[in-house]
Amino acid sequence: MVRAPCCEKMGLKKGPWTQDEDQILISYIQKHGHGNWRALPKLAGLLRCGKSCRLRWINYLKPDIKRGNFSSEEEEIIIKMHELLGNRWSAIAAKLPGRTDNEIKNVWHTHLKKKLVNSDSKRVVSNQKIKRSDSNSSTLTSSSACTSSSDFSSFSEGNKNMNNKNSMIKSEDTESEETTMPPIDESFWSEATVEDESSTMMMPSSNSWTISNEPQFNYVETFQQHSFGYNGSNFDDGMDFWYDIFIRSEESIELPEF
DNA sequence: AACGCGTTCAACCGCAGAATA
DNA sequence: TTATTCTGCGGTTGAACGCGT
Repeated sequence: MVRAPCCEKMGLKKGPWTQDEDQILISYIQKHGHGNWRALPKLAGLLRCGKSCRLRWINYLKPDIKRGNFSSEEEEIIIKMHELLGNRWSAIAAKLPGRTDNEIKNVWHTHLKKKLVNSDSKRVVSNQKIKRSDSNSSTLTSSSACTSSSDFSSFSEGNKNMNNKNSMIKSEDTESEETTMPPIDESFWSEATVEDESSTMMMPSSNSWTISNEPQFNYVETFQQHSFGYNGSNFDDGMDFWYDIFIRSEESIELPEF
């Protein structure tokens, strides 16, 4: 099926919205609700396509939209949720009332990504110093899982669609170190839902993992371990669960000794 | 003042999945 | 069951802006 491009019809306006257009859209939706977005512009008397109206409303005109700079708490949440979910902006936005996916996406690309790159590059330098002074770190592939933001993003990208369903997550920019993950049981990818309150956490035995031991990335380790072992829950079903773990309870999680 | 360059962010595009006929 | 339409999402674009020279 091939659909005609959204604004192919001649005469439909594109580009920035004027105050008048905003006002028309607001008052129409306040009176009638948005209903069918495609029909809305015609009914409201706007020379816009429905898609454009919807976007304008959702990202800018909706009364509960929060404008202004992001607080450090919000940024922290975005960073952690992005580690967890990758570029699933709408899922991240769901955790930040009043913020839109578009806004979060913009903030990520303009501020937070750079922020992480900067802090990671500092961290890499300090890790190198530590390694030189610690010859016993060898068996654990420290720094491999997530020592840079690019590692974070590759990890997250993998999570996004879980395209690489099997076994190996590999850091690309480390020279000789790698992180291996245990094979994932196919049942993990099933559409199963949490059946009842008694669903339990199944922790993998710690010796089956080769994983970073860097404290600053404990939450990533925890995610990997818990997510692959959370009995009976698919990824989205567990969202609130993970949110609680990462955002609220991070400090209280005990990781196994490696 | 003028220019070039980098950054920001609103808006667009195309796709995929859900809903409906 | 199939075809079509609608909605939501993530990636990308480009105008506006700020800053340095």
